[in-house]
Amino acid sequence: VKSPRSSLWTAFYRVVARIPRGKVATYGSVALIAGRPGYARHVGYALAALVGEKPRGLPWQRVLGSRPRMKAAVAIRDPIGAALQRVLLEEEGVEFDARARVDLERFGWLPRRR
DNA sequence: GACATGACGTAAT
DNA sequence: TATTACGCCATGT
Repeated sequence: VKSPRSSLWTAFYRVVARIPRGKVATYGSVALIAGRPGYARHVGYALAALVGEKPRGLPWQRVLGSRPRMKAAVAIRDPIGAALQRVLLEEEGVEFDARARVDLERFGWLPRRR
């Protein structure tokens, strides 16, 4: 899987860049906020290119996969990246329950209108 | 154009 | 709750 670096990706990056510390969003919501409902897969596709890059670039670790009942969990396939994501989030205050899931009622990011 | 692939999401089983 | 089945859509072969 390579990198298109298209305007599609930059649209997602702009949304991810707005997620504040200690908060998380899901692929579906990022796509929606970016004005592209149905592009959840592509959000992940675009973020995969960021893992391992700039530690202080985009907060890629703040995007998780959706789970039923307002919960979210790490969706990265690569175990290394997945572990890194969890550590990074815990360092900024995000809590994972016993099943490695995050309660979106508490840590979910709701973009403010503008 | 057909087919496979992928940090996804929702519904059904 | 865990699996499976589909739907989704840009890319690459």
